[in-house]
Amino acid sequence: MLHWKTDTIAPRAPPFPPLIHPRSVAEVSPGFGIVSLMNASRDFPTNGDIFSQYEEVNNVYSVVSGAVRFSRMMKDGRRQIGAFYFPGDFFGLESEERHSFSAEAIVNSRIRVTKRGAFLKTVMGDQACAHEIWSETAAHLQRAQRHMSVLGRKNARERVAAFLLDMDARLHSQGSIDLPMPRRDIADYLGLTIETVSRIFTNLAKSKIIAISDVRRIVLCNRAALGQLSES
Amino acid sequence: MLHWKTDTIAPRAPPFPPLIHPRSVAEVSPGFGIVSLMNASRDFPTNGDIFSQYEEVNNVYSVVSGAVRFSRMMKDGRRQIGAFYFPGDFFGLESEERHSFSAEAIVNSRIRVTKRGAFLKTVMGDQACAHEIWSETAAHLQRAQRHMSVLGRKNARERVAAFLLDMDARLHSQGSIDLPMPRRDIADYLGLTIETVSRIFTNLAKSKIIAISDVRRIVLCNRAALGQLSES
DNA sequence: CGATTAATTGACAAAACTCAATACGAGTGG
DNA sequence: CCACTCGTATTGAGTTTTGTCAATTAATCG
Repeated sequence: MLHWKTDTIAPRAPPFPPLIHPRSVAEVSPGFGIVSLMNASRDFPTNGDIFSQYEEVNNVYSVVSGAVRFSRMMKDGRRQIGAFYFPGDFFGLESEERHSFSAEAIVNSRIRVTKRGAFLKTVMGDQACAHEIWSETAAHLQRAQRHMSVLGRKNARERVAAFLLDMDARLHSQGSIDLPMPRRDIADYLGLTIETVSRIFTNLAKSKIIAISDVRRIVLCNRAALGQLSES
Repeated sequence: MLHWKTDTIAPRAPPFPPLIHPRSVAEVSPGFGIVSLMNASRDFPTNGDIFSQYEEVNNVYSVVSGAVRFSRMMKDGRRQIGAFYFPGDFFGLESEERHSFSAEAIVNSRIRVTKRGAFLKTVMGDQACAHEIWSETAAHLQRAQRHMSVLGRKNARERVAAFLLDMDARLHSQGSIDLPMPRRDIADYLGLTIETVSRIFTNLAKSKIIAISDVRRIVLCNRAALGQLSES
């Protein structure tokens, strides 16, 4: 029984107990000073819209608990997920006037929300904060660029391997990874179909590289093999 | 006869006449204040390394003339090009200590180079500059995220269409696009093989959507059709 | 418990890749 | 100026990978 499966629609109900990792609130408002400027927080239900494509950029966000997908839809319904955000991650700050991606809660999530204007003004006034916000954006950029290599040049097995290792690192898993997202999200993140993702999962399990203890709970049995696969 | 084909090996020879677009030097040092802080410039020959993957981040760069590819190589030789940079573009400023991509001149190019440390200190001290540098990074991020949709969710024809429209816009082409890069670079940017890129070019030409007046010179005959194809 | 959604599995089709051959273009030397 | 070479691009034939469609199983939730 994966806890966050239990509460699906209850709006604004504090997730109980949600994706909160064993780190202090100070760490969740990540080591930095910037997030402490963001004091209003809101709860979003599973699949709740945080902002959507084409909407005006009004706020900046930071994940307190839960998980967020950052995605873009094509006219014919094809969807690309550009990133996943987890507790401590900061998102939604863009230089353009309108969002080019939308953000949705994957599970019940608590999100800190701050007015963009006030945030930018405050942040840019302070040299350390300005550097920090830039550096955060640069890190997002680097992550995006790395993901381009996955999408452009890796086969299905390598993509899934890279995904699992990334989730393992980012979700602070102990022993097993509790994936908050459904197969469709994984597929849309990796540029594959759900069927292919599913087949690769089964295939990796057959090769004893992973074990699927629950559909959403994965154990990495052979990290070396995964590393080999995802090697860039 | 595409001019930049004529000078291939002469190192540090000023390109004559290279990819310089009809805008003033002030514009090339883009409207902003930041680039004016970068006053040393260097000429790189075709295929010259500007910096490479795993190298320390020492400088920041801006293209004066020519064209640059920003790429990452996998152990087995597969390569992903993350971006192309053209006159006025700013690149190489990263938050990490080491580059995760390398940058090479595609044709003889003149590049402004500035020490990273000095640059960051100066820039972060000034509020307007700090905002500008952040906003530039955010724009790169947005471009990368958009490209992820291309790599993850578009078929070969759609990728090439999107590429041509992008080059058309960025190279300030009048009538026809002079592509500075070979087919291999296009393939590695779009996550395809050179054969597929070549076939799609021929195919688009047969459909009268483009005309290939020279291997590297493309005329867009039907932008509407290209837009339709690349629509996201 | 039954309805509904999510995930898996299989058979087949399609898109893109691989390998190989050929054509083209630019530069070189006779 | 022409033949020759070398790198780049195109084209074709056949294979591979992944996608599509359909059926089945599993999980979730009222």
